[in-house]
Amino acid sequence: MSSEQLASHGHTTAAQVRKDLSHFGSFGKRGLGYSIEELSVRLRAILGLDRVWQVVLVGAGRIGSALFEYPDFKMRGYDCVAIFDSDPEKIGVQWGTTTIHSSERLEAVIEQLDVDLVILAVPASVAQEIADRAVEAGVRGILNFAPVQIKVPDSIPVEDVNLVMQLEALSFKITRGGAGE
Amino acid sequence: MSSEQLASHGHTTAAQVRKDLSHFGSFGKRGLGYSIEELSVRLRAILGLDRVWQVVLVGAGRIGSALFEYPDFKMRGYDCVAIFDSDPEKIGVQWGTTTIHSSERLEAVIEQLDVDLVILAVPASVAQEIADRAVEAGVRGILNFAPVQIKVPDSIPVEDVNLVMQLEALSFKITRGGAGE
DNA sequence: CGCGGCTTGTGAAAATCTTCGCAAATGTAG
DNA sequence: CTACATTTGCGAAGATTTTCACAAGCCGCG
Repeated sequence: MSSEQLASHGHTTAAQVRKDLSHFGSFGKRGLGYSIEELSVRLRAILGLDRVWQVVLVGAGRIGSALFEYPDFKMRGYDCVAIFDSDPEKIGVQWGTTTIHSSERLEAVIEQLDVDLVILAVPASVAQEIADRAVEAGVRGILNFAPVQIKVPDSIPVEDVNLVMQLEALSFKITRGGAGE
Repeated sequence: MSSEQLASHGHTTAAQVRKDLSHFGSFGKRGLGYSIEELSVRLRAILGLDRVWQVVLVGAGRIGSALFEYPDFKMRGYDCVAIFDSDPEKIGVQWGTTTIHSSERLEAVIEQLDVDLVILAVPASVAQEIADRAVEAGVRGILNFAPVQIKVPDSIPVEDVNLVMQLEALSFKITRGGAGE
């Protein structure tokens, strides 16, 4: 497949595809293009997707539940090894084969299972505290659903999921007049 | 509040804040900084957040449910005026004061209520079809949770929510070594 | 093997974004 | 009213990203 074809699938140009890929090495064959199979394998390795990541979910509310059920996670190599919640009603409940633990045990589990990522699906008011404890316990990245800007050391990447902001981005694009992006 | 202070809240610099704001006009007072109150009002107007947006939710599964319950939506001016699902079991069920309709009625409702935005919380396999119908019916923007790249006219903005990709971004940042961003 | 149609990889040019630096405002204190 | 300590708005300089353009490599064919 040529860079031209690849570009048409993403939202970009042939030159951009080639530049981006050349950043990590030389994957194509001149006159032929790129082998999807080889690209897939090499990019997976570069992106760190060629292994299983240990994830814990904090917050067993609606968002947590929706996430946990989302089949793509397991399929893409994200293994949810534990769930935490502070509600005594929920503690001990099983979701599939995973049991909901008390938030108090967060540090212990992160350390014991060498957890990589925390998914924060808790109210804004406790997000920072949980984040601090998770980082302290050695977690290496955070996916944050709470609508607050959490502060962590620079060495710990955080990805924010902010649905209101995405709706607002839509509103702006519409207001500004037409054009998508 | 000075641009310096504003910058420290976001993830940016004083110069950047001033440039960005100057793009839309001249909001500050020299020697004093910016009035939070005035900034808030003026930016809301620019972003199109000073009105209520009519939203419909398509897909009453777990994600749809989590979204619908999310209190911030209503508070931020996004009014979910209808829910659709193709599952006959769900049709007619009430969520709060909103009833779940058959997907067949999508076009009728969009046209009748002059709906602005569609939230697509359906399986990937039907996302494109629903999007096409919504656009045809006159919707003006799409928030897409389905893990596919949907194609719409350039004049219709689409925001994708792709949680797997955000997890993968985290994985990459960790793999690449340390630094957040 | 040599030729011709393709496509990559990559410097160099063009465009865009960010930072710098400072004149012009603004308020305060004396 | 004047001197002074601030802070904006903005042109210009610097940095980064994107696009262009083309030599070099690859394949198939005769």
